[in-house]
Amino acid sequence: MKIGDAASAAGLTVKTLRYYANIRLVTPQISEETGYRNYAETDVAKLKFVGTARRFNFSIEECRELLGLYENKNRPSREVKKITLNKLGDIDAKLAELQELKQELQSLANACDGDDRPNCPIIDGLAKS
Amino acid sequence: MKIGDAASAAGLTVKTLRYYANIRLVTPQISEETGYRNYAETDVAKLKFVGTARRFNFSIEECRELLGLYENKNRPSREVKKITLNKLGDIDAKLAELQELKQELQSLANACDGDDRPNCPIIDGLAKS
DNA sequence: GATAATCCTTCCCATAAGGGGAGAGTCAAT
DNA sequence: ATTGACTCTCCCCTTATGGGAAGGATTATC
Repeated sequence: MKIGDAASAAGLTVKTLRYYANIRLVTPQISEETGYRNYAETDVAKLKFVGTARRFNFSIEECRELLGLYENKNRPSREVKKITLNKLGDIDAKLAELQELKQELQSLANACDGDDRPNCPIIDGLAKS
Repeated sequence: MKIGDAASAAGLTVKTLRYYANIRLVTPQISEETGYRNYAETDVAKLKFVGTARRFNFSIEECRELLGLYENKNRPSREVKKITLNKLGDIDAKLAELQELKQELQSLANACDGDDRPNCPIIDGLAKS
């Protein structure tokens, strides 16, 4: 399967597939005569796997690790769960940070009339040292 | 005030101040003889303002816009509020996305025993097309 | 006054995860 | 045979800095 078809099948872009090949994340075979990448079905499965993991906010390096576990049919599920719980921790931290940010910004916005007058608690709030 | 002192006063790094000067966000005077940047008190105030806005997830370009409003004492507060509400919308969208992500990932993690056995619903969940 | 430590400058490279586009080769259909 | 759709590599672009080298300035210490 050529790169364009593999990309559609995996729901990714051609650019992304080339990038993944360059960083040796998903490595298709290379045709001797044309130099075209040739994606096998197993490659496409890995691409889908990585695509899903990326959507879950796993980094490329985490995807590489997960892919190793995905390919190793004898790995203990403990290892996979550990990575996943770490990622959940990251997500929780990010959520907490954003929620706090939202509260503060919301307070500023609520205090601002948002009319023609120059008086603005938002600017004042950002400016207060 | 030299760049190091301005950086400490604003709670930013020297690198960041140089960057802001390069992109003309906060532009100190330049000493003729030494070439050293010279930060006035008003510059430090702007740096603090920008630092706070950055902590609120405003991008550099948004900071530039806010800084323009900050410096214009006659602007209507409506303009400031509009930018702020947009940013709040961004934060809400990000929160919703992260919360959905968390739910799905949590379901996968809950379904995984995390023991020595290879059976792993997380891997299966990421792999299912 | 000499010297050393600290500070300042510019310049270049690196990050994450690709996107955009140029220039050139290849393949399928008309 | 030619056109259009792919594909290849290569290089620059993004955000918002951080790291570090090479070289000049200032300040502290002896």
